Amino acid sequence: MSKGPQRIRGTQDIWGEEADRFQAVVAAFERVRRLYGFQRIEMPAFEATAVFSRSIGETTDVVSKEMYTFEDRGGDSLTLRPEFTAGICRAFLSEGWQQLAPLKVATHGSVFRYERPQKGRYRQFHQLDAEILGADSPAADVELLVFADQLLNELGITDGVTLQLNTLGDAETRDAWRSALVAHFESHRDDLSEDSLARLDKNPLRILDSKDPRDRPAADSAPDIDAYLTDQARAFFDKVTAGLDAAGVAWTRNARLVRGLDYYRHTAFEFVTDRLGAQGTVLAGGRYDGLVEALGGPHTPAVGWAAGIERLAMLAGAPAPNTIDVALVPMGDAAEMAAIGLLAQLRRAGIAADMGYKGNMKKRMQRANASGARQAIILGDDELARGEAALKDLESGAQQSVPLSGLVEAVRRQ
RNA sequence: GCGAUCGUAGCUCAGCUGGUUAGAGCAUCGGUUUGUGGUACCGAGGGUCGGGGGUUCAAGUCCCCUCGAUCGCCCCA
Repeated sequence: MSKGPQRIRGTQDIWGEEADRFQAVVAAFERVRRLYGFQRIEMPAFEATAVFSRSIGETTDVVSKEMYTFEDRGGDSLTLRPEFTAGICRAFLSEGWQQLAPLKVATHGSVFRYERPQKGRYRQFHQLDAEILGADSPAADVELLVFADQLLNELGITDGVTLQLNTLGDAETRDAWRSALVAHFESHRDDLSEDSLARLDKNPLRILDSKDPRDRPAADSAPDIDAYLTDQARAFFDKVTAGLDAAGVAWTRNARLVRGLDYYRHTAFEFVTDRLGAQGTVLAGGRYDGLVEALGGPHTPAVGWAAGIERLAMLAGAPAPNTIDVALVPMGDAAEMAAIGLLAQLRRAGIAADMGYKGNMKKRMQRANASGARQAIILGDDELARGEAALKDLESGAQQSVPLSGLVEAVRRQ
């Protein structure tokens, strides 16, 4: 623990059962993503700093104090991605994906945020991400939400998880509502916490979901967005909720749910669990119709979500441990060489097989047992001379002689 | 960035109000069994008690600093 170089704060070495859980989450995502027709894309881990600062919002905490920004040797300002969405919109423009709209894409990998680490919160962490670009239909929002719901279901973590849904309206709605909120909170200035006084300047919507009890009276009496929704914005939200009902996805309206990043419009949602303490948000996203434009592109409506792999992995049950089918136990140099050939044959036939690099028979049998293999193939000079091997069932202890030529078949039959 | 708790072997932990060479279980390695594992028994390795400084005759134990983890806030997936 104290010897040698230390792991950097907020990073993690993932191995053993934890790695299996992590991999199981990614595998489920890849499986479900195909069912919904989302294309797999790979994105760079860093972008020009402006890609994030212009889209996420200069005043957000993510941009103003959480980004890993550095100057490269050519003097350009680069930033390790703190999320996927901005980079995907950049790619949408650089790669000419306008041609392909509406485009459904999915990716996963590391993202970086300079935050104080906690359980389920790291400086280098991993996200799943799904986006639909160039679609203004509420059906796109619905498809993404049904996708998310199925993913959580297949991971077996819907227990205690609820989908909270809200609308932030279109640009017109959001501006009007925002002004009303600012006016309301200005008149309650004296009742607000210090944190919320700061939010009043930077991000007044954020006061609505404040946890500080001092803020609750003013937040609870604040005007709902519903009164400010334009007919269009209201119709849009109604179609989203109707679509969820049609697909059989449970949701609850949370009129106090807002998003931290500036680019969100219309649909905003979070799948929240009560099992992860303060890190309760497990998958979240919404519609960001203004983002591509903010990057200098044409008006491009889009929706998406991201989910923290570490948080999903903590909630998901442990997957079945990785085991092999058969272990080889050779005795003597000649047998070992023959076993190397046999090992390759078994693996080429799709059978998970393993053989230790050294050890006497007892050691090798212990290893075979510990590996979880159901069978062992024992190969010594006697067997080799007869063109046979001993096939042992490690559970029952039963052992039989099998001709080498029929060994692959015999193993497969068990 | 703010507040709080914690930090003893690979893992889980014990170590009373400071007192001789820091312990246990599990795991690892070796042996009882030179071609047969899972059980049992015997044995071994592994710790600068997170790191640094201080108080004291004496510090794993008390004080300060530092690093890290955890919980809450902030923020967010």
